[in-house]
Amino acid sequence: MYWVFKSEPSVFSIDDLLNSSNQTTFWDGVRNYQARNFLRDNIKLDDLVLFYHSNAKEYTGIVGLCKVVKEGYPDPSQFNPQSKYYDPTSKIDNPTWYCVDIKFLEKFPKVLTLDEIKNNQILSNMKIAQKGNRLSITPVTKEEFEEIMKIIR
DNA sequence: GCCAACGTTGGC
DNA sequence: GCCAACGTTGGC
Repeated sequence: MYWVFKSEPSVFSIDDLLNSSNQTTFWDGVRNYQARNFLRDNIKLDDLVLFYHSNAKEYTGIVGLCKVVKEGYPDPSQFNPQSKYYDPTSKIDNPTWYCVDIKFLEKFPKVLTLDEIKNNQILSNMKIAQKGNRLSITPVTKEEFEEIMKIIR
């Protein structure tokens, strides 16, 4: 399957992923139940992930491609009192929050901007193009994914 | 920096 | 179980 993962580049950008050890990171800190369910139940090994920069002024949009290298497992940050994602209500034997590991594949030569997504007939139905959408992890159809690859190449 | 839209919390 | 209040997200 295909997915969009959103991140504010000032918090974690595609370049941060590129510079991570082994170009891999765990996608932690998701604290929304719908996104949690995707992480726990639906996101599978080798699924492809479009990396989206939110809140990035003229650079807001899809910036690159990654793949899932480890399926859903309990997000360690929920048990870490030092973490800003710490959740004291979550129990080790019954974790509330999940994460996956993703690995960098490529950075697109240019940003596929939100404007371009909204103005494309195939892509304008994507969740990230909808007003008020706040879900940080959303599924992408094969058709949408292939359209994006066609535009970017 | 503003503010609309949304998800979550908590009083009742 | 309802819903007002609140905090957060994210485009602009």
